[in-house]
Amino acid sequence: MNKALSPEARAGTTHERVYRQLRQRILFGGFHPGRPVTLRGLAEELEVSPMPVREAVRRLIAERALELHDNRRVTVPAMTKERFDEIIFARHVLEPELAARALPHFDAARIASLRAIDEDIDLCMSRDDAEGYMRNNHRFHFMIYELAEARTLLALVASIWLQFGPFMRLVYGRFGTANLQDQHLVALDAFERNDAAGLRRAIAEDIGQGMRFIGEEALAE
Amino acid sequence: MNKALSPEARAGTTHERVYRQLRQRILFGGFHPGRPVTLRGLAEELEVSPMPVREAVRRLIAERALELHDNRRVTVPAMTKERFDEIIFARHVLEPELAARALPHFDAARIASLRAIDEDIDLCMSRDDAEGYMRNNHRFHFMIYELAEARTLLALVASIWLQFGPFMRLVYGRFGTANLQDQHLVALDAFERNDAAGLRRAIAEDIGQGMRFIGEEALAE
DNA sequence: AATGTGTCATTGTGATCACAAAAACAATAG
DNA sequence: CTATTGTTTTTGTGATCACAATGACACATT
Repeated sequence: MNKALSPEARAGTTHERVYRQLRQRILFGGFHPGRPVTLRGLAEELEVSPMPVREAVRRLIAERALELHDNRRVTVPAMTKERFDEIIFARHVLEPELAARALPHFDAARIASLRAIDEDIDLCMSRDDAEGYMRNNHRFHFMIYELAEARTLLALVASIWLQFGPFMRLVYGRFGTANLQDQHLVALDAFERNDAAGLRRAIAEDIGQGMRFIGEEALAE
Repeated sequence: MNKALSPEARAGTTHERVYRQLRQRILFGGFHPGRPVTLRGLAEELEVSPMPVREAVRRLIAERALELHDNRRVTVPAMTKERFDEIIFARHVLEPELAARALPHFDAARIASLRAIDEDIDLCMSRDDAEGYMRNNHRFHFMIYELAEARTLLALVASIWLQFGPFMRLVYGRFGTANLQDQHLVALDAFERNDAAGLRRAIAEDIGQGMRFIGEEALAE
């Protein structure tokens, strides 16, 4: 099918390209939780052979972004209250730490671009653009976390985000994003004051508010 | 090669069986950090075709137990001081929580079998049996953590253990296990007193002591 | 109409082949 | 003996095929 991609330079291997595409779709709501995902179906859709899809899907299963059932069927896992509580806990203990570790690497320019992302977030919120909100929110958080220079912790957090991505999308699609509050401004202040403790609190508060909203709306126990 | 394993009952798929074997070897020191791991080599060694090995290795790479270099070569990652610090942090914030969540599910019988494991640990320590010590230490911790009924957090911790396993083995092989202290007795006490806060402290202390010993011996900065 | 049953299509798994890149090795020049 | 070049082998990647198991679907029976 795709033969002569020698001149196509360095896009890495095929399965890694497929992995990135699937990852985006999972993070920003391209898949519907519970609906089965088939190797041959994805292969046809992405115009590659089943082989690289197989490896990409296997990797996403290991990262708990997809779930392999006993039926050997692969789906985006459904969210439960228990799982959601675990995710909130993990976020609370890991993400403020990453932010604090990133703080020394921020200068005025980086704070400015962070602020620019936050303005995009506000725009998307006011327009009820759920996917845009999620993309920019992800950019905001991971621009910070990647600067922490902590690859092991970053991998844990990345896996967590993959797990609540599809669920968030569902919630925002149903209830809208217009009545979300922007908790990032407090964090931006902390960056400018070089205040590690304040930054920790701000990130924790951002997580708490966002997740509480989602949990209350969609996971009534 | 392996054809008629239909009567071999339910060992699951081949790649999962391979995965478990490789996982054990990684956890308890069957691989040497830095040395390359080849698909065909493992396939021949485990007497399966390269295909299931490929999937198992891909999964272990996703769990960060193995590392895929730009050369496309796969190795057990080497430990660095930075990585080790991240691992200690993650263990400190995740494992005491798992233990506390497991506490309500412990009755006298389970505490007794936990104590039995601890006695095995002491035995291995006095004999300088590094692999036995690691196997039983793993059993001790994960008997607790699995009872927490927190699959998401458990997966994070399991990934962490896969990452420092080979390194621990190296250290114990070089410096012995005889002068380790048994920190598990305090935890067992907390179990019997149903003392969640005390259990948290005991697990944290166990992590701190063990890891500090390793870090000081092998990762002099 | 509801339920059971047999048929057929689809799916994941494993095996094997082809190929290009990388590594290991051998031979040569300094 | 050291460094470098050329050759050979090994390796990961992707494609394709075979197969058993699962799911979907139409049909018959009550």
